[in-house]
Amino acid sequence: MLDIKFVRKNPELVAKNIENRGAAQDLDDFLKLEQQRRELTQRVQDLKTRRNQASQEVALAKREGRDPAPAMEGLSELSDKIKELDGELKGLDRQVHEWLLSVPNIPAQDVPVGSDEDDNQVVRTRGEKPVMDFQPREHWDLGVELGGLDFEHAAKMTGSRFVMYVGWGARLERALINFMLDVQTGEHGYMETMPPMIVNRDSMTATGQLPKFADDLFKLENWEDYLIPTAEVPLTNIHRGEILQEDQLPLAYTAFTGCFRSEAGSHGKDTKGIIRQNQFNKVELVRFAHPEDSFEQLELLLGHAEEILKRLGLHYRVVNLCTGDLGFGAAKTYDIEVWLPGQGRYREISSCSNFTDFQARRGDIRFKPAQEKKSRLVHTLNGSGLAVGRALVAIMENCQQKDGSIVIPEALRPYMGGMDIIRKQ
RNA sequence: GGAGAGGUGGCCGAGUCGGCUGAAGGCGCUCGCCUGCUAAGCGAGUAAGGGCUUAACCGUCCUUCGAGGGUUCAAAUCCCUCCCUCUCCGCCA
Repeated sequence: MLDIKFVRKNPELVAKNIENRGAAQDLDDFLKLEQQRRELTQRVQDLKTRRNQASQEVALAKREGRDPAPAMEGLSELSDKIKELDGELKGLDRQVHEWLLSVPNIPAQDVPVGSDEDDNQVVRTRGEKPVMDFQPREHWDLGVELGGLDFEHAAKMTGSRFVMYVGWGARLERALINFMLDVQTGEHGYMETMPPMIVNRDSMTATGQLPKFADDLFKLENWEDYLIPTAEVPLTNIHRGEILQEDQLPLAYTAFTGCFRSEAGSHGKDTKGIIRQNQFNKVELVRFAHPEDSFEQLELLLGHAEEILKRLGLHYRVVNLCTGDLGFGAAKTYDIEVWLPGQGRYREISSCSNFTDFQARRGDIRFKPAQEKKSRLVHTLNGSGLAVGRALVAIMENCQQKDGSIVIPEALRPYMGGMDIIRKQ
């Protein structure tokens, strides 16, 4: 959510941003509404001042044993008027707030301008594509043949876009989770958590999934709660409505959770394999940062995610998302794209974003500067560290051998009971 | 699911018959004083958000005592609904 004062002072910038982001809000209507709201606020406040003063006199008269009736003259009407205008004001407040909730964040200065993913800027490339003297196979092909991925039974018990990991598949998924958590907690200083995977409406609103993206979420029937699409939601909401101490920043949390996405609107995309599932596992990183250094914190966070890929020996590149590809609440986002030989292209395996004060304002997450009277909004950041299923895909496709076996990366072997190669089971 | 208790400021905790209670008292914290270290002691300050005003400080007004609604000139205090927490019993991973 943008600062209402910022919107008022920078109308042309906000209007341009709304247009660039393909949003549909009308700024002029909003500014009119906001003007009305401010005028009415002032009027109601004045009336309340009068009412409060009069009430004091009634109290005083009673205490001194005088007749309070004269002081009460006309107060009933005044109160009715206040009640009426208060109701009107509440309506305006709600409209103003709802408008603000549906406006995207302003991109950072160094975000490339562009319309879609083709305009994203490659920041760096790390590692090498594996050399293969054979036609690399896709992960679903290998996974099913080697017995680690079972789509048929998952489809029977649930439906499409679900998978059951079996044997080495399940073990490798678990190994990745433990490996990632160990690195992020042990070496990068994140506090490990296991948050709820069901959250309420306020939490979803704070991080920006609601109200605009309800279609992407699974909502529980007869409950006002939702399955989380990412642990970003519970983790960022840890400090919702709180005022932190300045010296607590930055705060860093990590969590392994399931993630649940309806994938509405992506019919026909990635229908094979486990790239796009309605349920997947992810180790998430969330940071609460001081506004002064949140962009340095983003680089740090990005490095924490990259480290996992480096240790797994996977080739990847980092891209700076352009304005057209940037998510709703993000001011700046780096995607990490891992090379998939089977598909012959790079695929997103992590997305690291600085939301500046966008989520903090929605969720009222602040800190108290040591030298100032007023509290300030923190900046929130998050990134995958990493998407576990996609890491599994990357390993399968990058470490496959001509005979169809898969060599397990060194870093994971301790987590695999010493196993170094996956063969048909 | 059954029975009961409660939700007040960073924390604990008062709030009488509704009316100078935005909220006593304590703890914590900040600043100052005192003390040859430490501890103790003394004094002052210490909720958040918003409006007006100011260069800023100050000042002033409005809102907020779990949420929403109602009664009233006036509600932390009375009434209704909801949410949450805790205790006991039952059931269960």
